[in-house]
Amino acid sequence: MDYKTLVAQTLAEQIGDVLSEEQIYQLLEKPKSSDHGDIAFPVFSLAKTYRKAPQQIAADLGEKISNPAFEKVVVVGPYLNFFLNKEMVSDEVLKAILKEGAAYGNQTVGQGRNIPIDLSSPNIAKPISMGHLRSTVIGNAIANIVQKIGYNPIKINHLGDWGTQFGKLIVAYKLWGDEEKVKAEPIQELLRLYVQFHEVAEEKTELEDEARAWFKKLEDGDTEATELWSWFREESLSEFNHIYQLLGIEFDSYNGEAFYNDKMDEIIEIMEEKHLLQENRGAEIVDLEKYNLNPALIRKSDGATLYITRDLAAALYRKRNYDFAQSIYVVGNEQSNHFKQLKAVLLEMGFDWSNDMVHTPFGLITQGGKKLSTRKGKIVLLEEVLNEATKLAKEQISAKNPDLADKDAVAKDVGVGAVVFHDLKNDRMNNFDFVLEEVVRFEGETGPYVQYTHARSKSILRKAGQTPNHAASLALTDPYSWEVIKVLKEFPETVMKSYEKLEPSVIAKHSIQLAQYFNRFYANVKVLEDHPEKEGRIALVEAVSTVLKEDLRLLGLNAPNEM
RNA sequence: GCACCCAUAGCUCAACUGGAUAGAGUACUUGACUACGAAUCAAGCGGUUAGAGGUUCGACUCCUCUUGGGUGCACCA
Repeated sequence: MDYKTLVAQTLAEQIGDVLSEEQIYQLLEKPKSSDHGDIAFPVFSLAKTYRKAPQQIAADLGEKISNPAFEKVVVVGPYLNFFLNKEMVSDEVLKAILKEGAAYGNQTVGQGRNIPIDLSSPNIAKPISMGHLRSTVIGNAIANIVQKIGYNPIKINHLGDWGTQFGKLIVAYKLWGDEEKVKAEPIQELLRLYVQFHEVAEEKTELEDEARAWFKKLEDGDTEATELWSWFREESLSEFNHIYQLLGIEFDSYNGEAFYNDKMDEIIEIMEEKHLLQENRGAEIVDLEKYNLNPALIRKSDGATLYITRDLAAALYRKRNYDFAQSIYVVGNEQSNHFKQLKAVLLEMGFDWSNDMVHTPFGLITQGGKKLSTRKGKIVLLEEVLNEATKLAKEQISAKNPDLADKDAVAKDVGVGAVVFHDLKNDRMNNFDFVLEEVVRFEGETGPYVQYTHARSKSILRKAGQTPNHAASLALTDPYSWEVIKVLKEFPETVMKSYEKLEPSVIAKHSIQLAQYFNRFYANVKVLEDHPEKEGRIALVEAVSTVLKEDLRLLGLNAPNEM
């Protein structure tokens, strides 16, 4: 039962002549303080019609309303505060969660339609940095959320395995490279070559031209170039998989930029048919003046293609292959112009599904306030961060729970969980400065805090030695339970909200709030002692453990039973 | 110069999309383990929501301007 609807209905019986039920529903709000009840109706919008003071209107209205679902209705100034019937609501919410289990909050609005999600997308021959972590974990969480409401997510790792950078790498490798070194430590060595290239190219600018020439050879199928390319790619991928394993993330496709190499001719043909291409300084562009955007550079003066050309081919391929309801790109905010151009060009080409493409941007990770740059070798390696976090988690376990079985697995769940949760708990647009001690924190509003709370709930359930009786009354009346019940009840709408905003932090905030209220309950209510509401209390613990675990799962974190 | 993002407690962030006394965490001070797990809980401290106007019953939220920070701006991705 949706109590907000019930309140709207009840109010509509009284003031339906002025406001429709839907309008009333929109005005209803959740009070900031629970002293003000569970659902509030501010009456200001009635003041003009009734030509009375809001306070008076609220007072008159308050007298006329009564319903067994409301414990009481209290008038405070211009507000009508509804207090829900705790017994009724708690019994209902707990039974629903016990019955549905992890499926609690599932929706069917997606109707099984496809949503490809472009995420992670690291560049071959470069290490995965903290910057890629954002795209990876945000994209993964969005995939889980989208799935929860009934869509079919398709996680695409759009590898950066093509482009002028390979020309640079080939030039650098031929000048200074060593096969043995690359085999021993592929990413480190390739990165060293890449950085060295940029250092030397500062002086010897002709290297840039050489790099462009080599990329052109690669695009034209030159044997030597292709062999080096595929070797670099292979070595890099096996190292990436290491990290994805740590994060517990799998992809449905690794079709990167190279995959679209033979699919760009069609794009250019369509643009020629529509007379979209213009020549400018030897290059071919699409003018986007009417969108108030810079022109899109489709083909360079040497005939080689660019990023956007491949993205156009990829967009079309995804539409044909997946017939998507939406196509989501989890890519940094600094590329927002690129996606505006991409969508504009597709519109110009006559593809109205361009409007279903969504760029989901996120803020920048800096260090010491400065942007991290691969070219200058200034990066924070994700694997090192994850390993460090796991090490610290293990120390914590050894100190607090030395008898725990399977310490290494739990340390990984908790350490990696801390890093992932830290990345997801705030609005994705926020920038953050990387400080290791901040990222691997275990106390306060952190992943480990939520995991710990979950482990505590499991511990009670083990000691209770009984599963809640679904038939019994699960009514609870104390204020500590009530706060927990309300957050449990909000879970389905929280999932919807996080989808509408494509914002995993909404889920993260829910998990923190649930953990906080549960810990307060824990400190004040003894679940296992004899009490008329014991059955309901055990049910509440079970429901909390179910929903916390589901919150964490959506974010991509494991919830160990002990830690 | 043009475009986009951002500005809230010392620090990191919330605020139901225009509503009540702007809330959490952290740091600091203090209290609670013979107790269902102290990675916890409780209390205290901490605010001219960057600044100035405007819109209205009502603004952290919407509009304009100013200041300060970030990111882009065609042959990288």
